[in-house]
Amino acid sequence: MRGAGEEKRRAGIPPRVIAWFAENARDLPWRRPGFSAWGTLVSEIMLQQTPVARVIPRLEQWLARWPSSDALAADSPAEAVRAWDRLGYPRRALALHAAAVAISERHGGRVPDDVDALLALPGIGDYTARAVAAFAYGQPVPVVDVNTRRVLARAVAGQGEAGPARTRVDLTAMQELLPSDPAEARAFNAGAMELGQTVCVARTPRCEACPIAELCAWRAAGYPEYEGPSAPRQARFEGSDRQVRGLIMRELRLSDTPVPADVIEGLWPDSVQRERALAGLLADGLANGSPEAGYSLPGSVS
DNA sequence: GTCCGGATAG
DNA sequence: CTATCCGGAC
Repeated sequence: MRGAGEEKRRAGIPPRVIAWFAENARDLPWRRPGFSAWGTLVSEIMLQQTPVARVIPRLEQWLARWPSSDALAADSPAEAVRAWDRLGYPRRALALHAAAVAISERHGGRVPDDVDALLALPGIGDYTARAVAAFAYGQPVPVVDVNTRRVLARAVAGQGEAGPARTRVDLTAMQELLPSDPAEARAFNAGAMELGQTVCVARTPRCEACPIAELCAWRAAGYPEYEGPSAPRQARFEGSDRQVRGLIMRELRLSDTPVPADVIEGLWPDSVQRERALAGLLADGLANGSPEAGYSLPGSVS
């Protein structure tokens, strides 16, 4: 059972985060007034597994070339993957192109404002669907990324880490704090993420700069060591299949004609790992071809 | 070397 | 629920 003091403490969190965000929000492209829903969708997909600083230049190039979903849908998946360049996880580029096609075909070229319609698009999951609904359309739906999860784990649950993601639990926790007013809900969604990115960071949180330090359950408990299950650790990149995939993709992006099999062979000495990576790219639809014909990006003209 | 970041297939 | 999927900054 929750005490009255506990309720009061929790109720203080959103207004303080909102006030802090009003003063401390970074000036980012997707926060510009009039930024399009399409731009929001593109930026959120780019931000899925890529830090802000690396996204910004690529986003601006992307939107200059494809200012609408119709524009992207009219171009080839190969060009989308090429323009993605080295942002990483190129399946996102393929999914974004497929989402643009779906938006054109099913939604008349307008990015949908409904969470379920957004979730039905390729490459859009729980985070991105709610981020677009909240930030592009002002809907008061909870948006939870890894930073928000850490803020809630500390301030509300009194734990030092968030542990493995539990989507339903996380969304419920955010929903319970979310103001009903759409403008406040938007600011709290964005502010909680920003707080987690810039102040309530994983390793060395700057509690002296935190607007909710006096309300934080973790701080009140004396910063207890986290006991629960940890989020899984990312495997090494060097020598990984991901590195080999990246090398092959780089070769395909740079070539206007099919890349011969012997060129692929020269990219990585371990044939078992190389073939596994290539098979994975073919299965993902990021590459087309055969040992005889060579390999190309999907939907290439050549 | 370590850190950062959500979607999806099985 | 778990494994897979990138690459640049520090």
